[in-house]
Amino acid sequence: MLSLRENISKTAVPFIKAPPKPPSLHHSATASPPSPDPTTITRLILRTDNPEALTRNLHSFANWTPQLVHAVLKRLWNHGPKALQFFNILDTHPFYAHSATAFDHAIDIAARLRDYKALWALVARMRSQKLGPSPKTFAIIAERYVSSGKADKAVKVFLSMHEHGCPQNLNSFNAFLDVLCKSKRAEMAYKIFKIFRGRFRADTISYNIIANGFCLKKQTPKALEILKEMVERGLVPTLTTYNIMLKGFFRAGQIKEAWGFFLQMKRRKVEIDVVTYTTVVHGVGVIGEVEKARKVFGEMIGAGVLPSVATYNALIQVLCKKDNVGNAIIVFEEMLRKGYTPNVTSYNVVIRGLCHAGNMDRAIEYMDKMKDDNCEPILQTYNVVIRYCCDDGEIEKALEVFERMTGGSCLPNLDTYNILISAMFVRKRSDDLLFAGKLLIEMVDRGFLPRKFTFNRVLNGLLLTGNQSLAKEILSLQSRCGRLPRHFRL
DNA sequence: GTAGGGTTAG
Repeated sequence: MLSLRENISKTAVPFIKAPPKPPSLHHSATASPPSPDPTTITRLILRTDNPEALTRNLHSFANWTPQLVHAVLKRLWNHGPKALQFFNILDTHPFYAHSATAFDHAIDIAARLRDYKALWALVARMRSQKLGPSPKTFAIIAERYVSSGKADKAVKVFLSMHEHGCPQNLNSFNAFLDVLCKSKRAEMAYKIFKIFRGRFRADTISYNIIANGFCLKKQTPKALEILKEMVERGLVPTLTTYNIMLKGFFRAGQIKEAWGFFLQMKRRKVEIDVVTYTTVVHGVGVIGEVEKARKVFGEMIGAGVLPSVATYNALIQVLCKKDNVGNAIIVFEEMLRKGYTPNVTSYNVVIRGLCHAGNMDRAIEYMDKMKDDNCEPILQTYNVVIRYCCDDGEIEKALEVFERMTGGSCLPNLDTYNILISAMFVRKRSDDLLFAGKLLIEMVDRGFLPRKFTFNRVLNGLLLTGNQSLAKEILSLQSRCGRLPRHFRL
């Protein structure tokens, strides 16, 4: 009988061990029409290292649909190289042609891998097939440039949209401003806004986006200034405008202002809605005013505004953080009784609460229960549970949860790898460090770039435990990644 | 994917 550790090092790192024989998608002429599900296809792609074999296999399947392609790309989201390989193979399929959405996803993945050459090749190919690029495509590209610190490039790309055959209008202008604001570049967005607001005829939505951008940076006075300017230009604030400011005050810790603003909204007979109430329930709750949060929750029903799942989630989170998980679960159950269907966030909030209370086993129970409500654990779910297991020193339990992910429906991301690699240094066992090394190789293989710190830490660990050969492999990997400190020698 | 509420770390 293998120990769990041996078991894991054989199964959790499929790219290091010899891959198992791929299941075939071929069907004989007499068999019923093939209908492989996305998970089966994803596993096949992950296990087939030979590109020709994979191409043959994927081309032999004739029933591709945009939905199926989308589902597979989604599962391969955290394995960028494989996702692009899959996309390219299908792009040469004799009968199947990609949809615009598939191109957008492929472009997003290429951008995340910072493979800008591939990105622009995809844009050109998309255009040659008359599928775009659309404003949505450019929003994706701009967002990726901004989040990798190339905001100037994002601006250039936006300004050159029309050269790629994509119309520039108020919608795409607003979408672009929103990308900048969501990436905490409110000043830059405002500067560009001032230059082009005449040309694009900026509207209430443009102003709301900029005001929200400053609120995200906790600069509520600046946000109010923007809104004042909006009113002076004859545009009328909407309920969304008020909700943005309300949330902004809470976020900035200006509780008095927030509460005063809320009262004023009620007094002025603004038609406050479920978003307003959810903001207040969450806002007063997270500062520890649990009873006030409950009161507002009750008040909204009296005012004829029904709570949404998000409102319940806000209250549940508040109870987890500032009261206790038991009471949070009572509200969760009440939500069920009232006929609401909890969503992924509901579960994530409860699971996090249980983890925080040290109740790992119940947290994992809730993870299993998600299926009942037609949802599946997502990355955040896995990462929270794995992190808390590691913090509790329950390394084996963390690895068990990790192993579930490798099944194919939700691949680990950068955070997952960082959490696990750190955990491998808790016990300082030789096989733990070996596993850390294998995880490091796997994450690079999947398109994630580890920090220099991570490389050095794993290398030192391997050298101390005498794993020379793996250390050598990682060292050459590190130089290929451009993360090698000068004068570092084995 | 033209705007606002609910997840991750204090």
